[in-house]
Amino acid sequence: MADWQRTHTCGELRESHLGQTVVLNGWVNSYRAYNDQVFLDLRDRYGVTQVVVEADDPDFALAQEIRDEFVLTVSGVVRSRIEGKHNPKLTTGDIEVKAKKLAILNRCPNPPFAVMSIPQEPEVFGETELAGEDLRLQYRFLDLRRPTLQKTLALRHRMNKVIRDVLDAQGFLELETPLLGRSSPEGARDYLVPSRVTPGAWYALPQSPQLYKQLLMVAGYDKYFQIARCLRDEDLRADRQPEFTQLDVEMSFVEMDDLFRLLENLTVEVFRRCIGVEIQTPFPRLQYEDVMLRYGSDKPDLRFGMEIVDVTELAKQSTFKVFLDVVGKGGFVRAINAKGAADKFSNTELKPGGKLTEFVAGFGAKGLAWFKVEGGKLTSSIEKFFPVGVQEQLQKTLQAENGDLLLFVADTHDTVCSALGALRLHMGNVLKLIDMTKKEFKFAWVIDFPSFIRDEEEKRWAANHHPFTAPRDEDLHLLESDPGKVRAKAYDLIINGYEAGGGSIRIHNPEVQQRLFSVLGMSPEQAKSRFGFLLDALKFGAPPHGGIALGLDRWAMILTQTTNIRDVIAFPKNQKARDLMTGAPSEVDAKQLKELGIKQ
RNA sequence: GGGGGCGUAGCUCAACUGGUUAGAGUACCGGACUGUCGAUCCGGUGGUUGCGGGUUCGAAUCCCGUCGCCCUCGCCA
Repeated sequence: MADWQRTHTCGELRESHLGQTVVLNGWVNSYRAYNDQVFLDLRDRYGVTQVVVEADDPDFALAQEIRDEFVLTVSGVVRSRIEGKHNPKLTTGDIEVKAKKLAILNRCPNPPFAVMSIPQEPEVFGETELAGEDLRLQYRFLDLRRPTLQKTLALRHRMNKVIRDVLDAQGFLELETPLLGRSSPEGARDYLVPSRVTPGAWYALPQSPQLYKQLLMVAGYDKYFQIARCLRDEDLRADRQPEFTQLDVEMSFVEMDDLFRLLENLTVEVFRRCIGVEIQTPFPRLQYEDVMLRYGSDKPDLRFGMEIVDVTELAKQSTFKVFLDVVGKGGFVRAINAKGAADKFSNTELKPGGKLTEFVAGFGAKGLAWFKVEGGKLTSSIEKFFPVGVQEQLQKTLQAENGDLLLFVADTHDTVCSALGALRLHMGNVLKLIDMTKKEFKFAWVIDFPSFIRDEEEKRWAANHHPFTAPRDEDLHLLESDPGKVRAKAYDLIINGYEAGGGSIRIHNPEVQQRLFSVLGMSPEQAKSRFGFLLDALKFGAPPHGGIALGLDRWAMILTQTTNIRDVIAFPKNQKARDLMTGAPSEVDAKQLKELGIKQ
């Protein structure tokens, strides 16, 4: 062991170590220099320990040179802090290390932003005045020194460990599948990789290991999982990165209930062992159609109510032309009751061109009707179009009380859902209906998704989940006659408004698979050329099977209660899918392109 | 591709309605200081107000263009 190597971490020394000679390695979190002594807070990922260098210490002169983020080795004796000078903000705050020997292992220029500043809780020096995100991404190696990010990455490690432990104990095999695969035109845009040895041909990076895991089922690996990187060349969001990590699970000889049980137990273990939260199972199972009506979303945040209420029948009894026109065209009028919000919004904000109207316009709604409840009555610029009896019925249906704000959208089913669904979340935010200081988690399974959605642009049916999802047995006969009515054996796991996972029971019968391809407008020849290997495999004795994939980055967000996926990934990409640290994606040499047979 | 927000010192921000030499905290540099722990005190360096153009006696501020970042719609089987 070299003489500078640590004997302890910066988080472990206590009064039980008093008198011991120790060596610490770490970064300078902060320093306080006096004429005759220097205090150094030395930081590593285990904590912070105060080091004192005094005038009679041999390296006192050197200590004067020390600045933030220098890497040091300190050899010294653990001693108690003097009476009344203990620091309760640090878990090591009862002791300090009196330096005997000190060396600078590496210097650091004045950092572009402060890694640390203010102590907020024991051991963790929290950040205030956090630097701009692009700067932090550019110097990610500095940003990653922050305790918050170090804790988050440690939590991801623990999450992966729990997953492996739980699944291993139940006989699952962790198997790897290729990164270089075949492009399939269905689904998200592929990241493509050119083949050098076959000029003009391309691999695709996996959007998920979907087909491989099904082939593993055919091959008899009846309990499979993989913590797999997936890549999709689509636009980014606060909860979407171009490469992300899924827990991919597949089982043979199972039905939906078996997977629900497995995943519920896994979720219990993850929440218990990662953040110490006990959760209740089984999770509620909600039908797709029902959640769309009640929450306007297939991934509702169930931490608050404010459910959407259909008032189409009442709207018919009004003389309000906007409502009547919509209803006449087969549309719907639905509303939410923002409890107590009447005085939070001025009529200016509510009227056409106002903030709230603009908000719903962003989701396709042509307008926003509203009533405030005052003195037991509805008031609005449109109240005259609503007979007293109808107003009373509206109040009753929406359980309206004084001070409430009722918000209505009239449009097609899809538009009402997305506009009111978004408005519900927005109002929930404004009214602070979610207490982020509480560790509150609401889980649910969403089931009975339609197998197909209509692609109006292309005038064809598209797979809602993916084309290998089994339809419900009782809906199979509708496959050709009424595809829109076919429900799938598909399910999403939702947590606090996030789609935390999704899966399905797969088709294991080649004839059914062929029928499904043909609903999607794929001829037998096309199906054979794209997915021939899967159809073949299904013919060769495929077991009934199904699985699920969990978005582990989102799980990390949920567990750490952050809203930005970049905060739970070590080296994330920005919204333009660029890595600000490495500069990827970058141009490449003409020579590289030439080898690949690619023309500029 | 559309909508919204932001861009001022190394960093975090301020600068009223267009009006004096663009300020503060912090970091950095120098000095003082024996118990600090967001040390304190004194002094100092530091600015293409993202970039380009325009309006004006005068622009950080208004207008046009452009670049970058964030949120979002479309997209994400």
